[in-house]
Amino acid sequence: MSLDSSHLELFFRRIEERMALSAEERQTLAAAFASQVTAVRAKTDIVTEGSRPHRSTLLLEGFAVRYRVVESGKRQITALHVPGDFVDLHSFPLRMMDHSVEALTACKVVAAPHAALLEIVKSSPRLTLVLWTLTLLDSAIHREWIVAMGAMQASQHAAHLICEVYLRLGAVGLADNNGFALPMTQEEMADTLGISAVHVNRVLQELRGANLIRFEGGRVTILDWERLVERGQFDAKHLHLGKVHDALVEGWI
Amino acid sequence: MSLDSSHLELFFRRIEERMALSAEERQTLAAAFASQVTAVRAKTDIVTEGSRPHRSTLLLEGFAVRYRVVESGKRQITALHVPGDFVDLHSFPLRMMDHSVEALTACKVVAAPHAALLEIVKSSPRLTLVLWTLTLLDSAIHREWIVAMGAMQASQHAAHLICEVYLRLGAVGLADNNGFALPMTQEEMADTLGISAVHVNRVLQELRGANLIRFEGGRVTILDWERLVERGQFDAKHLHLGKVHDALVEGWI
DNA sequence: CGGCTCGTTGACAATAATCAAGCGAGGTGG
DNA sequence: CCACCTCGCTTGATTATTGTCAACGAGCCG
Repeated sequence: MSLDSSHLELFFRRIEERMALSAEERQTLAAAFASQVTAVRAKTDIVTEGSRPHRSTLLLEGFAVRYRVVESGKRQITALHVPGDFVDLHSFPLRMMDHSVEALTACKVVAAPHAALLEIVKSSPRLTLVLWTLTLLDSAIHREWIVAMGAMQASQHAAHLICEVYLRLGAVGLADNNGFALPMTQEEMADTLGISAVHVNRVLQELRGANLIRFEGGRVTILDWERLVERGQFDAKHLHLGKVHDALVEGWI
Repeated sequence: MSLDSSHLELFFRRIEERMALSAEERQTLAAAFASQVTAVRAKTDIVTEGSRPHRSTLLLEGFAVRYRVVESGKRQITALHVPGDFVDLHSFPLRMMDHSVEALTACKVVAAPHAALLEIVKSSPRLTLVLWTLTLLDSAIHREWIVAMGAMQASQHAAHLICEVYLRLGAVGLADNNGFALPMTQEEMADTLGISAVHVNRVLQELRGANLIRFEGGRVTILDWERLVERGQFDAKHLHLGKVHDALVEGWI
């Protein structure tokens, strides 16, 4: 399939949730992508640990995770990606992948050659800051996961994760008032939360029993957002949503 | 105290561990910093959650941590910073701090006004990539911490942390063959590892009992690096040390 | 000296992991 | 069409890891 502008709509929405883009800037960004949209089958790697990609991958459809497998065989998911996310933009400055990225579901992706990104860095300070910011948003979520893993118990952590994904999907228009699609098995959620699959099951039952959420058929239904936020001690600050903090429209660039 | 070039030596060393800098580039970077070196007392905040700093802080001397406190009163340290590190460079593109940074020990810092960093982004693609990379190295360490927290047990996690800090300090010349200064209480280490202080004590005894390390008087002595690495399942890949992967000297920019 | 922080230890409790088994839906081949 | 298989979810029993509480000692400093 070949790329048309509608494919990048979620990507632009994700950026413009925070920072305004001119028509010309949208055009410049769009031009950085290959014309070819690639389908990726579920449960296959998009990028592999140790590789040195010469392009970065934008997720157009589907869900992907970054992960690493440790000696014991346990796998830890370090990031969850939704449509509109660059799954490995950091490989542009960093060069080497220190982890793998896998398609959780069937995905559609499009590549941005690093050479094209480099042209953006050379020619547009504003877009450079936009791209840099995208990687820093991932970083902020990493930190929040560390907090959730280290200072919260499993049921809070699970609630926290659901709050996060709900808002992130909402920001690109992929959530509704009731909930959102989360095509993840309990085992995959276990690898995300850093707990066992059995315990995930119990924790979800706890959240369901408290009438906070329902999670069935790969879909999360939110029953009580207020209390879910409270349970997960969720503070959306780290998602940096909203234009309030938008440097680029505040006139300093 | 006023800044002289020797103050930035560790910073340059940290960069040049990965990417070559021309004399002119060193000069450009140096010019981005304020002339004033600031002393920060131990246990005081350098930057506060929720603030919108107009400058970023380079750590010249001492140790600092990024942290967040959750409702239960527990505090989770999300990053540990050593001399030569920018503790909040991400606040330049991101604007708002979603966590605080505290001086673990007495520190000396110097500020880089965001306006000056912006000039760099406008004028030097190479240095822009250098700065971007610095934030991505933090990000890579975040991911590694997530893996250690979620997929490893406490004693492995502790071993992993010690390996990491040893190599990071070594990269800027602040470690020796025997070990390094780690001016951290067991309680602070507990907040870092996401476990209780009592358990930190037991875990350290375990590592000491296995003759892997000694940790006393704010100093870690490494007794058996090989086995420590094995215990912590430590893979230095994520630190991206060494010039092998240096885009900037491989001629593509 | 007295008060403080930090490290240490033991007893006990809570949280989560592991092991094992069963169930139901969906897919596949005979 | 049905038997059978696999996968994901669920449950109970047991164990392991880690947390909490409480107390004490060493060292430091006013």
